[in-house]
Amino acid sequence: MTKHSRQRDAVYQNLCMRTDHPTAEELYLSLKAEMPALSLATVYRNLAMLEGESKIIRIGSGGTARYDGNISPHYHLTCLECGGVHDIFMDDAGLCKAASEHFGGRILSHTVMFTGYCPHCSEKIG
Amino acid sequence: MTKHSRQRDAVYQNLCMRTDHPTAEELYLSLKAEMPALSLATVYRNLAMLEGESKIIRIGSGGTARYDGNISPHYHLTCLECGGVHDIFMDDAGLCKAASEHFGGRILSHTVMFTGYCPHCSEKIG
DNA sequence: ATAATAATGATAACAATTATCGATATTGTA
DNA sequence: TACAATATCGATAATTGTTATCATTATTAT
Repeated sequence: MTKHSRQRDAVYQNLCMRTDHPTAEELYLSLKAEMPALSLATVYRNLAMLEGESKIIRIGSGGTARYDGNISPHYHLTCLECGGVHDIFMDDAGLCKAASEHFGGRILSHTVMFTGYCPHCSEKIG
Repeated sequence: MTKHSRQRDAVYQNLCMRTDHPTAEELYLSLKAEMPALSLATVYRNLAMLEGESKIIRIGSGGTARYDGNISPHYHLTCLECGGVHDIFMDDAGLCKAASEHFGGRILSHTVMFTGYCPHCSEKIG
């Protein structure tokens, strides 16, 4: 039986409030302000729990994991200049369907990570 | 100046020979048979070097990194049943171009990871 | 052959994440 | 409301994947 917890609510709310795809530690530091007793392990625990319930998404961007409270289908771009992870909202152009046809099997979902420069950095660099 | 090394050749050859997208440790164990003195650190070092030269690809599939000696553009699928990472060769359907239009900025590349069941497991499960 | 130095093997260090455990908070039942 | 059962917590140890260090070895140009 899964019980309610203030900490889990806080993690979920904080994550949903922002669009910067924070790491577990960034979330922890942000929450620590209003919840001084919070433990990093609790953040990890609840992130895993929320991911299990499909309420959030984990972005396995290489080294350290980032999290996203927006579960509507969208893609991400890692900016080579500022290092940030930005959202790209667009149609999947039937990618899963096309892949199924090429590959066989059953394809349930997909994630796309783009690499390049975000609009801001792109302009800055010229 | 970068020198030639038997170990780097062995890593590269072994990786190119297979299609199972091994982890660094899997490569290490495989090579250890013919090269008993090999060190895991050497495998990591050379994988990083080869990736830097764009001769191989690192697949940041969540926790532990996997590597691919096939650098022709293609996608991957993680099978929920067997846990394997399989290749999917298909056209990118102008994904980068579409994303650029939606997002602005400059998009250089992208990676796609599908999740589902490979043909073999899909049939097995029914 | 020799000198210069890149690469190696062994292992320590590191960072991110997970497991452990006694204490605390939440929830269903009385 | 009180109580028992237990999920979750905070603190921290342990684990894991990866990188850094360093003395030794292999490769390359001369």
